Amino acid sequence: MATGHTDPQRRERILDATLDLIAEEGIARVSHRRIATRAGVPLGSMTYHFSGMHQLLREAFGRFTDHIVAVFDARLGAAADRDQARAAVADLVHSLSEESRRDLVLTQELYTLAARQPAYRRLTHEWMRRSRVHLEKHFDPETARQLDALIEGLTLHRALAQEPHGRDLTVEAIARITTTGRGSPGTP
Amino acid sequence: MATGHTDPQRRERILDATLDLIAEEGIARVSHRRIATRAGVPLGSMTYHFSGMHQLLREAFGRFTDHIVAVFDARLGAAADRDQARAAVADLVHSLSEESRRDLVLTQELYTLAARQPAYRRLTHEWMRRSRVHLEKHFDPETARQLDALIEGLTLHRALAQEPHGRDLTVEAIARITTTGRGSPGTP
DNA sequence: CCTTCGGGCGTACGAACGTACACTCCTTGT
DNA sequence: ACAAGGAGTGTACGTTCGTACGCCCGAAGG
Repeated sequence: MATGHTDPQRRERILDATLDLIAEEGIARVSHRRIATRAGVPLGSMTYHFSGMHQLLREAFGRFTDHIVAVFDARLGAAADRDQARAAVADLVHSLSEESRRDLVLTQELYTLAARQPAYRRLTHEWMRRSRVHLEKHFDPETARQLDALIEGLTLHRALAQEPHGRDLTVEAIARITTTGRGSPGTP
Repeated sequence: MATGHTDPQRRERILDATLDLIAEEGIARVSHRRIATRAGVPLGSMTYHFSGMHQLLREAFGRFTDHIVAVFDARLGAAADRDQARAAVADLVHSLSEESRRDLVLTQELYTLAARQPAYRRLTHEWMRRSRVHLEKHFDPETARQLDALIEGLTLHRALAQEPHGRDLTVEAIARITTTGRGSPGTP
């Protein structure tokens, strides 16, 4: 009895369009209608696929963190030793702050929501946890935590600064944070 | 010719109410009507005092950066030597990330706008410039820049983390960034 | 072939929005 | 005492919003 002609891509397209719209115009200018137009779906699809604006946003940002965590995994997971990890971190900072404006903007929008609503904070927790797991393969837990925060700060300041700092400053900062003086644990 | 009965506090109250509303509900839920209600002024006052929503927001965030820069000035300006500066930085990180939720949220909202619109980026430039001026009284320019970024990252991660890190971790990170090994410039 | 049925859509409704602008009323100059 | 003019406001207009829901139509079962 008519179980057939469903279009599973529809839902995905709506979520992608939502993120694109947020990235370009900001959460304040997001609406069902605008998303529908951008995704090329009828307005009715909005309430059909999602129970409301809130659920739609949460799911869209869930997708986004999946993507960004995958980026972290790819970059940091490939590092074989401590020096490669340091280089990977520097790459991460510079690619986030100059190449992909979209990811940067979406990250900020997510942090803004997370600063106010615990539901979104859960997404950032998972993100932080995952990146710490990677960093802890090469550095002790305390250092990993400090380095994680440093990545955040360097990326943001580089993206917003009038004259963004060069790669050498990024590398130097990473070196300082990861050089404990009293040595550090070996790679597991 | 009736130059008299103007109420200069009205304008200020509107700006304050705007920031309060943004902090509590987010930019997406800000409207002339809601601000007017919160400030206890008639709707007509909105378009009388401000030419539009955009001008109002820009002015409100201008006020906010004035406030936050004053906080930085007070904390960092009081530091007499390098060690006091380090302690002041640690205080700053912890007070922003736990005491004043309002400032944290507003900062995020501003960064989100700045990431997309140059008009708001000008406000963040001035903020960064001022804090660097203070830091450069105690550290060389490169270190000041790294430290500034570190403050940002530590504050944000501490505010969003499931289990916020302790003060000792903050202090340790600051020490690592500000300990160059090869000494550093004397206080001017 | 015809009936049935549910995935998916067009449309309509009430609420809220930004903004303009005619108006009121108080202060001030004469 | 009166005229005048500008500060400040109430209201109305056109638009856009989120959401609900009755309807359509193609596929599956008989």
